[in-house]
Amino acid sequence: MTERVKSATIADVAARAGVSQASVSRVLNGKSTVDPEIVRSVRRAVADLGYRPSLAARSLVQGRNQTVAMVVPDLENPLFQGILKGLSVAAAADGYRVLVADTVERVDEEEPTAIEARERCDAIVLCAPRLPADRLAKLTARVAPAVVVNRAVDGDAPVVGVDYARGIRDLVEHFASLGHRRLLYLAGPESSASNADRLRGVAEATAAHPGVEIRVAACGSRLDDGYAAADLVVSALREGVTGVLAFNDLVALGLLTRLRALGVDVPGAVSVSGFDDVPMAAFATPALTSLSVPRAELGAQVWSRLRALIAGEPAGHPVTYRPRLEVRESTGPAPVIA
Amino acid sequence: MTERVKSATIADVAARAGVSQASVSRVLNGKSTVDPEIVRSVRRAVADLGYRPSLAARSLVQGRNQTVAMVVPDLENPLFQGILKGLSVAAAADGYRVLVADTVERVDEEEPTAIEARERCDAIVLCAPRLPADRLAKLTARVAPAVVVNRAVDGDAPVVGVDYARGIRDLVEHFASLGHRRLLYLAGPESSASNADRLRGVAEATAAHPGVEIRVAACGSRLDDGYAAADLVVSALREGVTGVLAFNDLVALGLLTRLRALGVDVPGAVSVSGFDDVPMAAFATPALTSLSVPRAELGAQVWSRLRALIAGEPAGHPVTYRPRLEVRESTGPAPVIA
DNA sequence: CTGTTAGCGCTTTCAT
DNA sequence: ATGAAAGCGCTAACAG
Repeated sequence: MTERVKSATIADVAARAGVSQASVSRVLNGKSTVDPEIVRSVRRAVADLGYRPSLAARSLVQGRNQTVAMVVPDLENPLFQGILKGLSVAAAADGYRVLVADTVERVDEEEPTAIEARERCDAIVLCAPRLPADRLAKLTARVAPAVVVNRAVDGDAPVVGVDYARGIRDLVEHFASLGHRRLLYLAGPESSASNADRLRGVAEATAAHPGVEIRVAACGSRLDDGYAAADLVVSALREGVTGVLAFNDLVALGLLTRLRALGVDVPGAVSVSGFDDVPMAAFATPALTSLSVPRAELGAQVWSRLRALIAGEPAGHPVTYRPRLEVRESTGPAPVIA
Repeated sequence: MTERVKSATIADVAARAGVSQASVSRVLNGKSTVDPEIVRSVRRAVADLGYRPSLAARSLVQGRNQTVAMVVPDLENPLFQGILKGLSVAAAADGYRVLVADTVERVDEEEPTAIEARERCDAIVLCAPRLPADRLAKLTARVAPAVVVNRAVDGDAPVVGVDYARGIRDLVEHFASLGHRRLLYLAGPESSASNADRLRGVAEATAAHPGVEIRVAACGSRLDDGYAAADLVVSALREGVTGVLAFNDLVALGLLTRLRALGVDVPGAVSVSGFDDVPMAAFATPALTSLSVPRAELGAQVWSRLRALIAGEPAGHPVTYRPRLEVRESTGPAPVIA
């Protein structure tokens, strides 16, 4: 039987070192100056006892616990994974850890989950692309300090995000320069904020390129959604569409798979682009033209905002990253219409 | 200026309800029976004050904080992501949250990171495929309660994992039944425990199938590793190899991409298999034969062990999941050797 | 069934 | 520069 030993407390250290708890605390926290003699004896006692301070006690008295939470609708989503990674690595460098909460795409869980998660932490980052704007605004106020990812929000929570509209405009520019005049946008989930942003981009691009028509069709965000959209794409070809902008890479990849099976040449018969630049994009056949989003960088940026907020400083302006266009083989000159 | 209000404490609630703190605590925790009259007044006071108990205080007195940690070498790895998702969802159902710590593939960070993370939590799950066995054994003892993912470990920490060796044997069986007699295993990272398991599977399969030869070549675990291995595969073909077992799906996918570019027919000239059954596997061309691993299920299983351990119960036997063979188009009959 | 009273382990005035 | 002592907000004995 292993003896369940109660671990050493600061009182034990103080006793062993023959000093007061206050001195131990000072040595451990490097606050104010302490007699070198005491410092040494405290360090020795700490080592001898294998003392480790209780974080719970420290949290109680300090009111913070060096932890931040991140709420996401789906941990399986590569974007959130990348942000989480960037965030957790950056936070770790400052002695912070991150707690994750997955709301499994259930919008109504987001508020209670965020509130509960926030109670365990010093700050929170919200990824809630589907939550109605007014509820999100209320929520961010409730759980402040908070930073919001990938969508605008009323109130003073800082936002870090991706300029999806800009990405789409750059993409349309690319298609237009290749001679495409009729495009199809395969839309993502209807309630998604980032899909709305892309649609705004579509509208702006249409305004900017009077000669280019951009149709929109409902699709989705996953491989099978893209796969299933192939028929729709094929019939669009007959109506003069020569380029397809998929909501994201997964959709584009699924579409590519099915088009290949159908014998539709890409980019010969139709050009296809994705969004996100997942690792697989470069390895698709043909290699997928996409918009690269600095996921880990976003996470790091989220941390820098969070840290500022926790320190009580202003969080700075909202940042949005402009996606970088990665031109690969899946987009080419528009075919000459028969 | 928003007034920084100190939030209500249990004392405030007690005062407002005209009862003792103990009664408030009882009502809130549903311990023992309390006069309905008191229950109502406490609930009212709680609601009026918008009171929320301090988790820090509760942690201090109870010695636990309803949080578990998960240490991973790389959050970007789909396997760990899946486990994390399964774990966090299962844990959430029991009121637990999970804290993640990414050691960014730095083996020497694993111990300090695990120890530090464990101090913030009630238990921990260790994914440390590269950590030497003896160090892992010491570590699990140090941070107990702990569960280990995907590798055996000395001591009494429960293990939940995947039976990689068995998967490889099933795969070889599949290749053999298709008439393949000379195979090539593209190995993963050298120090990885799961690669060692697969190698064991290779050895076992070799013993079980005297007519089948399995060569091993160093490769890696990523798309580009597979891509880079194509030349090696091509020359192996000349030596009579007709089937390639890739370390995982990413390697297989990368290989497929390059083979396609080289004009090597799959499965006509060579059959290729992956491992993990990532979503993309089914959408590759040709669709990739793979071994499916129940990632979320693993996470849920991890939680059930963790919960038992936290409750002071025995954790039960180690579990290993046998991967399920998903036969798709990338494996076919062995070509007749010229 | 309810209230009183100790702490949980640490930080932080406040004296000295 | 150091120590004594007062909490942080809560739960859990222990009385009543």
